[in-house]
Amino acid sequence: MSEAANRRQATFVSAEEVARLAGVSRSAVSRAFTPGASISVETRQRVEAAAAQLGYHVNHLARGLMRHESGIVCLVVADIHTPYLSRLLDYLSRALQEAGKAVMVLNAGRATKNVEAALRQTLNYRADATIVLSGTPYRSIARQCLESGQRLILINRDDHFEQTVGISVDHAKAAQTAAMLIRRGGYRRPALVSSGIGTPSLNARRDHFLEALRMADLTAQVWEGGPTAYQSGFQAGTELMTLPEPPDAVFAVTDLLACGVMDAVRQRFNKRVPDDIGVIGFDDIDQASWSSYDLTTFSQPVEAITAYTVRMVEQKSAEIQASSRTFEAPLIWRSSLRATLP
Amino acid sequence: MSEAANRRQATFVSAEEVARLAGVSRSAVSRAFTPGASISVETRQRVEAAAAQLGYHVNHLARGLMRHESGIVCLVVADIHTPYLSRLLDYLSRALQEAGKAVMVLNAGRATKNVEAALRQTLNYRADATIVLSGTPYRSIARQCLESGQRLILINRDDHFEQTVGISVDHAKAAQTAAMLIRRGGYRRPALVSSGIGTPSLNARRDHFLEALRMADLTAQVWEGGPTAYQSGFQAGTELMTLPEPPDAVFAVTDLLACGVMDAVRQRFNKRVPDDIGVIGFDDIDQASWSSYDLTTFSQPVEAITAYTVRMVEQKSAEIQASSRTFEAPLIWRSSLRATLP
DNA sequence: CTGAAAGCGCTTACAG
DNA sequence: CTGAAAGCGCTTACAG
Repeated sequence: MSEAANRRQATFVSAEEVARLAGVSRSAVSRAFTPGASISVETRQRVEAAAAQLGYHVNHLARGLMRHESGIVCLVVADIHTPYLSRLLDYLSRALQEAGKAVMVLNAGRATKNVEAALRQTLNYRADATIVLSGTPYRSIARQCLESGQRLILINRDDHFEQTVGISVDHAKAAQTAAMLIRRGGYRRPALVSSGIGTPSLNARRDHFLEALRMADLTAQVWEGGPTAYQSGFQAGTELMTLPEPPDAVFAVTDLLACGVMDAVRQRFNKRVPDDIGVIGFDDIDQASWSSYDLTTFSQPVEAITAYTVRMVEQKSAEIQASSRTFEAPLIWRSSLRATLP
Repeated sequence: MSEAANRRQATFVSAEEVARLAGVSRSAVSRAFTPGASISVETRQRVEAAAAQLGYHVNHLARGLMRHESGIVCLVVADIHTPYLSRLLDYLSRALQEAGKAVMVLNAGRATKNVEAALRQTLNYRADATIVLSGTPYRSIARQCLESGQRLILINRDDHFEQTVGISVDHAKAAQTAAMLIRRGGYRRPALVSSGIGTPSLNARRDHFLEALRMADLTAQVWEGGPTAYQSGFQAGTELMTLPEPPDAVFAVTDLLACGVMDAVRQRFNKRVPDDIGVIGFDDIDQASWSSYDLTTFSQPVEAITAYTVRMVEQKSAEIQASSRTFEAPLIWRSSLRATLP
């Protein structure tokens, strides 16, 4: 730290000061920090030395203003503490950083109103792209994002906007597989457990599951309620088991729900999994592989989603166009479901 | 959307254009969006109408440049997908937003090198404050943050920097309580389980636990290894139980480790908790209350930490000074530990 | 209460 | 390769 820096106290040093110390123009300083700019090795080194001495850091606010590119990517998300979303957030934020972006997180909740406020902030900071993981934006504000040249990427939202990139998971196929596996395991009285939230993803899993069962002349008991959490699953398990005809297999639309179901069924009703009752989940959260659960489930294609998202963020704004891409959620076979007839 | 907005395509509207449409000066537009600025109700309304019509959003990049306050708060964090950190991130991001801040997440890992890159970005975006949840910053870069007038808040880092706000948890008290409870439950052969990561927090819990035991003339077996995860706990449980003198009580420095220990001990060695072996954890993650575990543990004071952090972020830069604050982690009594002698 | 003007810290044609 | 100048989109004294 130079004397000068110490005297300045609580202030950032500017390119101007660096230029003075290095004995060059402001332009030269700028070029020294712009990859590919035409500058001689010698002046670049002089600038770098002066910058290091003064503790100079390019002001990205000003740079963004000139370049019309802030370098910021916004993530609109709710329920960050949830296993699946926190994993997605982890992957996404790391990958975006590696691509040179700064990631801003907007903890928005699902309420459309909050999502709108989040998108507004996205516009305020001139984000290069915004990625919506939860909630559904108003059409009007979404359009403003697009018209401002912002890339808009919706993950598992199932709403279609023009010029928007949609990324989703093949819920239909997974749900059909779940139905098939339950039949193949010789289970006779399937049930579906979901939360009362009804996001597009959860509803798709439910509907395709019930439909697949119907094709095989089976009907399922449906339990829906509460938030998408362990406790709801526990309650579901408890209530289903006290029915006159309790189910012998459960497709829980989320692993968190599945864990709750398993615990209720085993601990309160002394049933064995998978013999008395089979359970299958969705997400493949860490806990699904814990030996207390060892849950058969479908794995969220987090890596594929992340890689594709980064590609979309990096595309030139001229190339922006509506697209939608679906990734498969592969089955993870574990022990919570009987494989064949008993 | 006005015709004009449609024609502009992929460009943000500026205060200039709003001023023209509203028939006022640029200054008036600025005042309309500055709480407390002196402006008549009438012109404010005219401006607001014009802004809405054009889809205007104040450019926070430019505003930050003038105000010398970006409104951005950075969170430097690793292992976002982990239950405790994702919860802290959830609380912190929400509270900071409610305080009017934009939160930037820097997924840094623990490596000092990465932390340095993260802090550099923090400076690039002229963040008002940066909060370090993981890893330890170099002194030099930390000083640059402070000298630039940035507030620097370290949570559970235990390193002391001048002018830095330190927030930590009373690990000593919790660890002593753990030792005391194990003795009171009549356990004779305690063990300590930790990861091989050795963060200041984990080490503090370990050292104070061992120290408290030593005061009571007890020694503990120590198992340390792997990342701070379920699998490490499972391995610890497995290896400890195959010892010639296996422990009858375990203080796992983290709930994730504790869950792993419990599963290994019960499923692979058919031991009962808490009768054959008592387990106590730390963090009170969601899974600790799941009925498969029902883990006695200490609750991370996430709300208190969050509230205090926001207060520190909001303090005037003139008031910045070193401080450190410790919050207690209250015991959550559940069933994984015997309460009294058998 | 209001507008003209200066300035925040950068980048980028434009000449040389 | 280099510098002087214009300009990005705002805010804030300064007069009126």
